[in-house]
Amino acid sequence: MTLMVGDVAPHEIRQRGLRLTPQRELVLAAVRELGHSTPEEISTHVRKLHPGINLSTVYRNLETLEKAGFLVHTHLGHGGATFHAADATSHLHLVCSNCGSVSEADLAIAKGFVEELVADHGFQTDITHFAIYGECASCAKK
Amino acid sequence: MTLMVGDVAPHEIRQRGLRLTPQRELVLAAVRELGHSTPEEISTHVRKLHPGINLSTVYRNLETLEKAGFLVHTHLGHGGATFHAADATSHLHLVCSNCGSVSEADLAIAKGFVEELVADHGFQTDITHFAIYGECASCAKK
DNA sequence: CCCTTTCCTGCAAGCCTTTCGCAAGTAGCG
DNA sequence: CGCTACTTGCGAAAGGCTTGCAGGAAAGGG
Repeated sequence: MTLMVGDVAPHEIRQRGLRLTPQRELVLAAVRELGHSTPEEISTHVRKLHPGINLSTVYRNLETLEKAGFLVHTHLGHGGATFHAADATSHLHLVCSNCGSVSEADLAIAKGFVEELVADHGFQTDITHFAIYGECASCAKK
Repeated sequence: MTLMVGDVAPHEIRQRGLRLTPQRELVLAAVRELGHSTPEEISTHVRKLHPGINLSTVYRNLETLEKAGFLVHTHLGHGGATFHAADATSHLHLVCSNCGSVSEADLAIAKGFVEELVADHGFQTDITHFAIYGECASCAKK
């Protein structure tokens, strides 16, 4: 099977000890293209190019690609995880409890907080893993 | 049906416009007693006193009690929510990605961070709603 | 104290997301 | 070209939560 998959360089997958399959390339390309996205969205996107790909294959590749360091997942809401490329600038996710919108904030804003957690609790924080929950500016206005 | 349910004052439920049922009292009492707990744990605990209570009744009461302001829920891990009493001192949850332990941190530690989010993004944060994720002191040591 | 209304409960079915076992397929390597 | 181990597709299933429905009971008025 041969498929064009845009901007995923085949060797970068092999370099990390993974086999290069069209499905794997497509999943990685989809996440890079979509930014934050759920497994369902990724599957839908991938199926446009390759209708036969199975949902469980998407899940398995997300897991594999995450272990290999290509992807990370974050919890933005009450449901499942969302994935994005590991090399994207990492950032905080601000999720509005009212309208559900997701905005991003610079990691630097949490620097002091993260340092305090280390100092006081010895806790090495990955502040990006769970969303920050609250009410966004436009909802707070009303 | 009449059941002793310990320290839940019947009128506090009625005062907020809810009917007082044994199931509802038991759910509220269970959450107060257990502290952080999942619907499943709450159900198990409640069934010790009242074996006939249905899981869906637990879910419905958790929802109702949360709307009425008795409870709040938080996301501690990759799965479902955990509930605790709304009048418990609110605190941050530090979840270890390695060992899964949950520790608590004072809300004051996040004060500066929360203020920055308001100042820079107009975002009113509920920092307690999602856990803070990272590696705990004892796991980091190894 | 009884009646009526509205809310609540138990039960069973169902939905959704994620995982698993298995047999067939294929990437990578010699 | 042929082997071996890793991957895929498929169907089934697990886990967690929600919903429809019919019967039951808490409140409140008579």
